[in-house]
Amino acid sequence: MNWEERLSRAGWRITMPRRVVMWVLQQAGHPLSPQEIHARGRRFHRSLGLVSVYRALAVLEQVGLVRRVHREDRCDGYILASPGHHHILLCRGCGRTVEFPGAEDLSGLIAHVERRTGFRVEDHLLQLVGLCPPCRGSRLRSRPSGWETTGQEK
Amino acid sequence: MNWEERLSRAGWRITMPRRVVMWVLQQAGHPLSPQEIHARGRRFHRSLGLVSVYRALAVLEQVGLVRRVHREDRCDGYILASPGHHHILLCRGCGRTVEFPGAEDLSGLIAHVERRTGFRVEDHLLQLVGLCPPCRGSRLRSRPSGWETTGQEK
DNA sequence: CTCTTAATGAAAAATTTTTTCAAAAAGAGT
DNA sequence: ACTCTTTTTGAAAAAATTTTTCATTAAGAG
Ligand SMILES: [Mn+2]
Ligand SMILES: [Mn+2]
Ligand SMILES: [Zn+2]
Ligand SMILES: [Zn+2]
Repeated sequence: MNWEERLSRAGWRITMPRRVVMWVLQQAGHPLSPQEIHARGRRFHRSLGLVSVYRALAVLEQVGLVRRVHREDRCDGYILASPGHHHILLCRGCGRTVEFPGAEDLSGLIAHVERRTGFRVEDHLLQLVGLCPPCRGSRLRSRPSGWETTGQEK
Repeated sequence: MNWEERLSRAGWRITMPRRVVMWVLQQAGHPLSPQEIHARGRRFHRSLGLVSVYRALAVLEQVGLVRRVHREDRCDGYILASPGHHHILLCRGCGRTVEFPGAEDLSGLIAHVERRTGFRVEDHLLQLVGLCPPCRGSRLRSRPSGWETTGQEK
């Protein structure tokens, strides 16, 4: 099921601004701010308004098609979201973003924390930051399925 | 070693705005935005400027005395930071925040991700969200949506 | 093709954060 | 305590970001 179908089934209309935002994020492969999305999007849709980018991002995020990226300085970056629960791995060299699953890898830690604090843990935010192979000076390796990459550009 | 000594050793001066920010965060026990810190801080330091709160937070965070909290909606909350590497556990009911160590609990996951992506992981952002014991008991009394900075006080 | 309603874009408003700069005050050295 | 140098402050202005408003457009069901 493609994103348009997902959007549609969730009760939203397929509109030009939403198409453009998805298209731009697809091309980029790394987090873009609303302003950046707007700038790039206008190349394809001249009259695109920044407001519509904000609104499109809100909808797309709610439907799970887009994910917000939290960084030390800014938290206004968005990337395309793979379906399902994933975490983000970010290269601090080139900005490339990789998503990976693995909620189960946290279950031990979560159980431990629940035991010691009495809290009931319901959700989590996990992001890893590091250097991708090219940025380390190493050569690229193949990526196993389940580990979709959002690609590199520029 | 107390926070004033730590600030001092890092080459910063102990000033009223910095004292006030530390004092306010200590009292609060849950994340406060710069505006909130400013409002509360003025009770003790009439002429405190919002600008100084921003500047104090920047310095205190850099020295590791204060930590920024990322949330779904806003990422401008600050809490006092325990010395060393900790993670944050946040109650989505009352806003109470607990810090916990445990970098070692992530080492397995990180090693796994490094192996499969070729990335070298250097840092991470981990936050857990859930319900604290008191809030688990009063689960049925749901709060009106739009509740501000989770607060036990008020 | 028609019709209803969601969605858009321009503009304005509201918020948040940063910059500027003269004045104040921290703290080191008398 | 007093002096001196440098950091820090607070007000104001500027910049940047996000939200609201509202008339107009267009998505998509029928
Ligand atoms: Mn997870
Ligand atoms: Mn950690
Ligand atoms: Zn954030
Ligand atoms: Zn890289």
